[in-house]
Amino acid sequence: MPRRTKAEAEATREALLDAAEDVFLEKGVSRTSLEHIARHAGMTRGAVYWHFKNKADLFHAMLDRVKMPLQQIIDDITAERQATGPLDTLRLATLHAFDMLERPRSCRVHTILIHRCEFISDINPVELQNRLASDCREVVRRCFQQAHDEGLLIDAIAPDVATLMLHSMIGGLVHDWLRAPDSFSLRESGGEAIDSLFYLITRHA
Amino acid sequence: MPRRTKAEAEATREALLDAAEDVFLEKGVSRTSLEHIARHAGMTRGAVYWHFKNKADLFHAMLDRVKMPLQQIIDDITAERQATGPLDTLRLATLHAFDMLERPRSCRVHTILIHRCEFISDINPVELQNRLASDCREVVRRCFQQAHDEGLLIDAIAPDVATLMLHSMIGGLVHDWLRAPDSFSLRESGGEAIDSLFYLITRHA
DNA sequence: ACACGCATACATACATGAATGTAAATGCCA
DNA sequence: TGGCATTTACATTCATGTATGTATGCGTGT
Repeated sequence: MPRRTKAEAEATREALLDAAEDVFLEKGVSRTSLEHIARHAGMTRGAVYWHFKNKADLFHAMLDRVKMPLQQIIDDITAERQATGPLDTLRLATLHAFDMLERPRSCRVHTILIHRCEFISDINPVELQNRLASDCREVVRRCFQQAHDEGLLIDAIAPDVATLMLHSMIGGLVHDWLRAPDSFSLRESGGEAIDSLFYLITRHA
Repeated sequence: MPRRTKAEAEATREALLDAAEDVFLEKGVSRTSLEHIARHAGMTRGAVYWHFKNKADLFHAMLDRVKMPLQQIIDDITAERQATGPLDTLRLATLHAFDMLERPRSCRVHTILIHRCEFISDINPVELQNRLASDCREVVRRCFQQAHDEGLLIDAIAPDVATLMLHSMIGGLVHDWLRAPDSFSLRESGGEAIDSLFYLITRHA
């Protein structure tokens, strides 16, 4: 069954990535061979090696399908003018990110990144997580700095401390939830914790 | 060279576990073979298979050396009467746990558990993490419930929400710190965030 | 419009290396 | 001297990368 049309080739590539998500999630990255992935997609290893250089290349291609740009979310919410200020923008952005995380593919891939892989040759999940984390932290820091400059934060909490508090709370919620996604709703329960934190650190008239 | 005295045999066992910590931390669990561990300890695989059933058995033995019983910490602090009440007890217990986590062996092993292994045959880090997490959460929940009963929590925060907030913040701090232990001090910076949270949710006269 | 040729999209086969578990061999302490 | 701690040797399994086979879609020339 050789050469298909270009569209069909792209479809098999996607199918291979879909299969990778399934098998990685079930067996862990290091335990799954490219043979497993290929068979799960109804293909052979030849197809995998055609579309991807090796396992690491396939892994990164899988990650690329769920990139979520946080600054973009912030900008969107700012543009939509739903929020009452930088603190509310940050709060809504967090909830929106939770929403996105609960989408099946995003949930699967992040679970794989955080709980189903350890670093091999060219896959370094800790480094990848660090990059995601510091990206997130910088966005949060900028928002809190702005909020502080506008006098929206209570005096007892410096913007850096607020940053650490929110960032660690987000990280903890996401980790907890990804370990057991069915035990609670990230958006509901997590959102409640986030809302409470913002309530506590916001200056009220 | 064969048979040593009983004490020497025990020493080799510990040396093997020490070696396991080093190599697991450096290369990840699935990438390290029992041969690597044995050689790093100046032994051969035979020694490993004598003291441990297989890799999973060795892994769990490694974990057993750093068990920290949270309820025990709570009880100790309560007995020492340093704290002003359940909230302060919980706060001090958290800081004490941070202290223990910063000890080299504890840091190494927890890093391995969280960032250096994915599940293989009989090693299920996610399940192990879940057990640690729910253990921690229950301890926190009991403390907050007691604090609430004694009217120490502010009205805006229900004990369950406080539990989720503190627990996720602890989890997030620990994860962040374990990913990059040299970037900040868990006890210092993390402690500041924890202190701030307790300040915010405590009812003040 | 049609045949030709090449690049494409896979499948198959093979060589290599590495890790595991176990069985047998070996020396030392008690 | 016998059982304990450890090494050595061996058989098996399994994943990887590469090399090769192969049929087909697609552009090109006339």
